[in-house]
Amino acid sequence: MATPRSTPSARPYHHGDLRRAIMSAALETIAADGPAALSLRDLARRAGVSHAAPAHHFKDRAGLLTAIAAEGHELLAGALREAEDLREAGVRYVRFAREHPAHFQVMFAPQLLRTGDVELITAQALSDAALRDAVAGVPARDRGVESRLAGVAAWSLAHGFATLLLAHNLDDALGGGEPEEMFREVAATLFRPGAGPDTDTA
Amino acid sequence: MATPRSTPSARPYHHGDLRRAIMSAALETIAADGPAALSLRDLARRAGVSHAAPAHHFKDRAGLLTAIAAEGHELLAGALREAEDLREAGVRYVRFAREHPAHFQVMFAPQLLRTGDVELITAQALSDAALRDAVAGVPARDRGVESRLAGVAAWSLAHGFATLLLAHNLDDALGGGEPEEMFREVAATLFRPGAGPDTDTA
DNA sequence: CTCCCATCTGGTCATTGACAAGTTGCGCGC
DNA sequence: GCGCGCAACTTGTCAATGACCAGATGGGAG
Repeated sequence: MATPRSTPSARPYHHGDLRRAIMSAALETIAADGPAALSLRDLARRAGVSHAAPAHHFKDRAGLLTAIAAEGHELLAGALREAEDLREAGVRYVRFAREHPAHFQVMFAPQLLRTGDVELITAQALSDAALRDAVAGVPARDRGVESRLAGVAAWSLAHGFATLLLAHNLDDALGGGEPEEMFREVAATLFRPGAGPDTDTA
Repeated sequence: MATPRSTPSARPYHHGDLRRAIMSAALETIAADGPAALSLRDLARRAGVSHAAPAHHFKDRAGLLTAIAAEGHELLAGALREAEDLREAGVRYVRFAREHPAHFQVMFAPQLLRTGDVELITAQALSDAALRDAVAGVPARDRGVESRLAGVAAWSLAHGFATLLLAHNLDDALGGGEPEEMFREVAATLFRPGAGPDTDTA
C-alpha cells in the first residue's frame, strides 16, 4: 500500500509489492468469473506493469494458481484450528469457502496446479492435519465408526455443501438464509445420534 | 493427405456424425486434463475436420461445454431413476461421477456454461427432479428433519464425496478399495439411526 | 561509492477463439 | 429425376494470449 498507485503517472520502476497486487487482482477475477477467465496480461495491466512482469514472480499461469492454492490451504488450516468441535469445524469450512471463494476453487482444481510444488505440498499438509485433528476431536467412543470413515463423512459433507453453494446449486434451498446456519442444521440432522433420516434398508 | 482416417470409407465432405465425434474427443480431453485443457482447434484436428467446423455445431467453446453439461444431467437423471432408495441413489451419484468424470466436472462449473441455454435448463430440471424423488422416497416419518434439509444433506454428502474423489483427495483414505463401497459405508454411518458420530455438543 | 542481481521492460512467436465469406453436396419439392 | 435450398464444412483473417528472451533499471549490500 506504500506505492503511489493512486497516481497513475508517477509509477516507480519497482512496484513495491507486485506479487501481492497480482494475487489480489487474480483472486478478484477468479471469484467473479472463475479460473478460466484469468489472463496474466490483464492482471499485469491492472497492476500497471508490463505484460511479462508477473512471470518473474510466478513463472507461469500454473505457478500463480499454485501460489493461490497454497495460500488457501494456510488460511483454511488457520480457520479450522480455531474450531472447538467437529461441527464448528464444518461451519468454518463452509465459511472459508464463502469468504475465499477464489482460493477454495483453485485449491481443489489439481489440473490447474503444479501438484509437485513444495510450498503447495507443505500448505496442504497443514490443512490436512487441521482436518484430521478436527475429526480426532470427536470422542472416540464410536465403536463401529472408524475414524477414517468419520473423517471422510465429515469432509464430504462440508465440502459438498460448500461446493454446491459456490456453484449456486443451493440458492433455492437457502431461500435467503445464511448458508452457515443451514449447514449447522444439516450437520445437526446427520451427526446427532438417532436423528438421521433412516434409509429403511437395515 | 486425404486419408480416410480409420473410419469406414474415405472421409466424405460431410463427416457423418461430427457433433458426436467432437463431443467424444472433448470428453476424453476433459477427463484427462480438465476443461481448461480443451482446444476447439485440437478437437477439430482429431476429428479430421477444419478448425472452424466445431463452431457450426456448438457455436463456441461455451456452447460445447453447455451441450456436455446437458447430456450429463440427462445421464445422471437416468442413473438416479434406477435407484431404489436414497442410499443407493447416493451410490449411483458417486458411480456417475466416476464413469463420467468429464460430464460431472462440467455440469457443476457454471462459469464455463451458457446458463440460460434452454436445453441445459431442461436437462437440469430432469436431474433435479430425480434427486428430489430420491429424497422423497425416504419414509417421511422424519419428524424434525425437513425434507429440504434431508435433501441438502444427502446431496452435499454424495456431491462432496464425488468431488473429492475426482480431485484425488480420497486416494489415501481409499487405499485401493472401491469408492462406491466406501461411500456406502460412509452413508451407513451417517444415515442410520443412532449411529452417527456424536459431536457431543448437545 | 560501486557493483550485483532481483525486478521489471519491450519484443517476438506459436497457438487459440471468434468471426466472415465462400464451397460442397444431401435431400426435398416438384 | 432434377434443380435448388440449406445445412455442413472450408479457407482466411484478426486480436488476444502464454511463454520465452535479451536487455534496462535501480535498491541495497559490501
